[in-house]
Amino acid sequence: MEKEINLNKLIKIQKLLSKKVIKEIPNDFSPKIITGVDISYSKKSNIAVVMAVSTDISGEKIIEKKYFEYEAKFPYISGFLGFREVPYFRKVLLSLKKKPDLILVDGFGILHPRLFGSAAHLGVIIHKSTIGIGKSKFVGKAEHIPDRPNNWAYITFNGKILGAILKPNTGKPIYISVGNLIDLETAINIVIELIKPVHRIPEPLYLADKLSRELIIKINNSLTS
DNA sequence: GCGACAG
DNA sequence: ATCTTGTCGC
Repeated sequence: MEKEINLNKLIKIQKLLSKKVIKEIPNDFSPKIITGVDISYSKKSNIAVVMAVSTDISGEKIIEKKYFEYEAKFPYISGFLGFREVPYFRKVLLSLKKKPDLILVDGFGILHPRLFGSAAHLGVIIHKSTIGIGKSKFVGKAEHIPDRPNNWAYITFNGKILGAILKPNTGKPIYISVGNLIDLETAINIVIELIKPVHRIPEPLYLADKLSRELIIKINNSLTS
């Protein structure tokens, strides 16, 4: 018998936990280790690979990486991505030998219908600084569309500034929002610093995305042939 | 009622 | 997100 998902219950949880988001940096904030987390999925087998890659503040030096495979249980439902991915982000982050000072998440922070995207969800659950990086439009309205590399504009949702749209060096814009324990200005500055000239997203996330995808391809190949 | 809808 | 070839654009 299939397990029922009660969205009303999950909405209550999101609204409750969203009140715990802290939109400022801690007093001793001085990030040295930045970790990107991402998950790739195999459609055929329902297998997923969660990857964490830590770099220095420049994004140029890889400090550590960890990953594991698992079977995805919770489905993708728009607006509820945190319930699908956060438990595995938490687990892979715990396996890191050197603890992250700041975590970049593939998904939104508080720029979310209930102010609780997956990056906010992760940050509140593990009490760490997180930034959400979205790669396509979700909610809110941009004051304008930035057209030059590293130009950005605020995004407003329900009358509040909740994020920013940034034009990277290459490709379509990305969307930045606070996850937890950081302010938007600091988040934007760090993201710009971490985007390498040839890539669209911050380097730790780019690496986590690429490495997890490579593992999924291997899994699919060994499953087909 | 209609359109939009992270990964 | 994944699947999937050739093809269009900078």
